[in-house]
Amino acid sequence: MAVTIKQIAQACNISRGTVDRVLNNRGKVKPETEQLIRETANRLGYVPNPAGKALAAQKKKYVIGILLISEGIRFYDEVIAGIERAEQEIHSYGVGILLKTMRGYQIERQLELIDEMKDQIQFLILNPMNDERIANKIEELTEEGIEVLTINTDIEDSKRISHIGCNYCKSGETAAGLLGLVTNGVAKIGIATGTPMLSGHNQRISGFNTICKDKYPGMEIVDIIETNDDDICAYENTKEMLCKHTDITALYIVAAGTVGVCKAVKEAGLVDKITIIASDLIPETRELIEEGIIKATICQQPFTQGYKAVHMAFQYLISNITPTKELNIIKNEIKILENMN
Amino acid sequence: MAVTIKQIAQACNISRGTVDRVLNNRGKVKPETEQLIRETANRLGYVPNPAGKALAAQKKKYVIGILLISEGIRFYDEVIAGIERAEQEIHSYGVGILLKTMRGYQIERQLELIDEMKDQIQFLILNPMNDERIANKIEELTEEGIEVLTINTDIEDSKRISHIGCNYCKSGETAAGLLGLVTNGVAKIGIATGTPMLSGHNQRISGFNTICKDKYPGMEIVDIIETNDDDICAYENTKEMLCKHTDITALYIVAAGTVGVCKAVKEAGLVDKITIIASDLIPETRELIEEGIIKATICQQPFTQGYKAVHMAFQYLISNITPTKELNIIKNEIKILENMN
DNA sequence: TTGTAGGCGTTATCAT
DNA sequence: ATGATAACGCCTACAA
Repeated sequence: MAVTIKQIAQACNISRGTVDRVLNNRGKVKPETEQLIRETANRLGYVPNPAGKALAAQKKKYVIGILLISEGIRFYDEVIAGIERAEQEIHSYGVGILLKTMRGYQIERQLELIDEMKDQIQFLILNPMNDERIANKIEELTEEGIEVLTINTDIEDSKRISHIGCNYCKSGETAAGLLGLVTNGVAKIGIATGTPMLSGHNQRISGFNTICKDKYPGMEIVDIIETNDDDICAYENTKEMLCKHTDITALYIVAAGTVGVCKAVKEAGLVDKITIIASDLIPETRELIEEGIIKATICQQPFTQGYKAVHMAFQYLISNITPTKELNIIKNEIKILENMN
Repeated sequence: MAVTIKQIAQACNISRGTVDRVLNNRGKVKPETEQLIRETANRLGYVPNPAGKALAAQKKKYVIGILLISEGIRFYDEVIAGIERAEQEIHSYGVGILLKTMRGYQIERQLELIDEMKDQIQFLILNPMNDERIANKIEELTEEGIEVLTINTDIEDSKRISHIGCNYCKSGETAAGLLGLVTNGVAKIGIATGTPMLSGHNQRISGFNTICKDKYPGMEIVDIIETNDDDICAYENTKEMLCKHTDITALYIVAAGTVGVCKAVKEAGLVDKITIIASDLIPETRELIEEGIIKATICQQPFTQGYKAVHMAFQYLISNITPTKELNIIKNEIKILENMN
């Protein structure tokens, strides 16, 4: 049987209340008592019992705050689905969710929304912009006892307790590796990225480029355009690129704008001549794969990202299990028509 | 706040004990009282609180039994890793694991092992042989209140509460779809299956064949050999096949024996001429992918199978959440060198 | 600074 | 057949 607070209390000849005060850092304990208690707790190998904790938490509900830059981005639909599924599971343990979303990349807005939720939550799952002010805010929250878990995008040098998301560099490497297999290592490639301002997009291109250089010297990147994650912009720029580089035989779509890119390819009558590899899987991408226009897409398990993030926050709050970084790197999945679902 | 047993008791003007007896089918309740309680429970939307349940369960520990036909099969290492990870998470809720493994496919042995664990467990995760006697045993357990969840292999017409595993047919389809992309739909294919006695192997071939026929008429299956999941046997038979069919340009390895198949290809000096697609990812397969001999492998997330199975059993025991079939079909993953990690 | 006591929701036991 | 009560482990008032 696992060690309980009661047993520690008995072993120290002291009351349960005091043990609780020490173990939960509530202060108001004599230093020597504190030390005694900590020692015996360690010695006996005390691990808090989540069931007991959850039961007691029913009165003062725990709330996990979540802030996503998701509005207008279809990719996040699945992330949110994962969050909702996890919410169902933890609901009956007296742990709730407070989800806020925002549109676009304004630092001020993100700071504002964090402050709005701050005093209602015990944990924050944050899809952060990579900015020092955000990093500072994370530190501030941490000091107030609210741990922060970054999701999808990370700020490496911040005080966040952990990060959950894919390895964008490997995502690009996977795209290139697959394209190498499909084209037998020979291709003139156009890349459609979202924006150079998002490091995830850049990392994908960088990984893609590495594999081209090192493994498939016959694969050459002839042009890179930006879509600004927008289909109209993607369409215009792809069209122009295809005019300028009539030798293109493959396209790598790094971010959103997939529909626009494919529209340009269709109009140019190049569907059969160009191998298209995309990123992520929204319903539109699914259709394009079914039509045979896109051959494959590299996904980052958005549902799992949302589910696991909430699950980890729950574990932290209820079981005092601190997330280990290594387990949270979501694998990049290759999806083709046959294994889409 | 959620509805509790106490509230139902108050609403019915009756004691908590009686409500518990009804809700947990312990008998010894007057029919009319029972009906009253059931009605109000439904009316109020009673959902048992897992934290309370878990806490009360600490006295009489729950045990989840697991029986795998895993000895000598490397694939199951990852399944067991997933089981162990889930075990850690549920350990502190007072739920334990009893894992037994066996080697080879003797029905009698499986029945024997089930009987051995029967009276120590409240739930069974079973990797079953597809036999009527096993199906009968599952029914027997179910009637005694021990629910059974099949893992990796299913017995469709049995009383198991649910199944977790991949869709083997789609696994084969995915292999064919990928091979179609890589070979541009033109290939003479040799298939190395394990044994026609395992339906999973047959389903993979069937799915593979479907895609060849329907989507890539230029892909022709020229021969099928058996490996008996054994590398030596695989080597011999592959060697013979490659002699007999010198026009082979691709191999699909359906089951174990991967190392043997590849050895034969290497010795025949055909590494550069034959595109090999395998199934599952054991360390040896990983090495062969790193060497560039195998181009891709179709995986079925063994870790997730183990983890989820235990998680579902736990949910069932503690939260009364009955697993829904749909959520448990593990997706087939395409792994190439770049996304293996 | 420390101790006590009651309650979170469920289950088991003992008495009625 | 039913009721009352005491656990399970933790937290939080309030009392000392």
